[in-house]
Amino acid sequence: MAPRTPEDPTPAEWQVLSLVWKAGSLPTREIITSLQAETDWSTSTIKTLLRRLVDKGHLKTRAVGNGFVYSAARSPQSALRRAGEALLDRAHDTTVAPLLAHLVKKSGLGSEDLAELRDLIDDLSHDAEQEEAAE
Amino acid sequence: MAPRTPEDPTPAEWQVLSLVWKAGSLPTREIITSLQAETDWSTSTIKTLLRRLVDKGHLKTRAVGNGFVYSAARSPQSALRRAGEALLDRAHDTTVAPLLAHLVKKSGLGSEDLAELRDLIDDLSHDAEQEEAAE
DNA sequence: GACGCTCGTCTACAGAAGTAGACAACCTGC
DNA sequence: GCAGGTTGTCTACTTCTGTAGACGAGCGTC
Repeated sequence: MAPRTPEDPTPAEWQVLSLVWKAGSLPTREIITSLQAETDWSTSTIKTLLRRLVDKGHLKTRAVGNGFVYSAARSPQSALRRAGEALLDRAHDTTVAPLLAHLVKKSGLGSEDLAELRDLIDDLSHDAEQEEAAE
Repeated sequence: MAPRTPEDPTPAEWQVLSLVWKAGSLPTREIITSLQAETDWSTSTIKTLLRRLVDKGHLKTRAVGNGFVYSAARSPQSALRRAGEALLDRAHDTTVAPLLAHLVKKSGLGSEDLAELRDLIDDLSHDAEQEEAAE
């Protein structure tokens, strides 16, 4: 059970965070414009979320002109993994497999990524068979 | 982008919910005992969480004796999918693949489930290749 | 039929998250 | 150098979550 740290982004923060991740780095203005296209948050709200994300160490800023450019303070991977593990914790034996299947389907991975995933599964299958045989 | 409904369980609620899911159905007392083994919530707290889950439509009750037996009001799948899709939304092209790989690894699936997942991936690969060739 | 349990409901409150206004600092063009 | 716009900071309020006590209704038991 992954321990819940106070630094985990909240849902609203996630939305901001993933926008910045996807773009790599973005000035405040563009973050606000993009988010206002998909939410009805005010400018102030978005600025607050950005500040909180910086406080929590998810984003860092670089001063440019009279404003900031935001970018990830650390790799998205660890935050995503934590969130993913929380999700797995919530599922259980009979729901994990369909859940993963659903995610893989929805993920829209390209054939190259799919191939890698299959390789991984082959490895795991091998291990799993051995373990199951040993029981 | 999955719309955020007010009915999504909160983290604390998830913990209760998944316990009930895993067991199928449970009387209040057992829920309390189990949860108190893994958290330090008071009886009252757990009762509140249960009530909120019923209010939100995740759990339903059946009166037995002077108490309730709780069970899922709807299939766990849909809630899990929603949560999973929210997770995917947060990742992006370069992070989706490693995230899924991580989840598959962590999932501890048995060889049978893994085989099914591989079949699915084969199908998807096939489609993906066709699409990529068509571009 | 009174006593003590057990259980559900009601109420409460602190802290977190969501939301946003006010305002001062800073550029920038004239 | 000043007016107007842009940006960041501070403050604040509301709602949601986490957490839990108080209490009354039902039930078993002596």
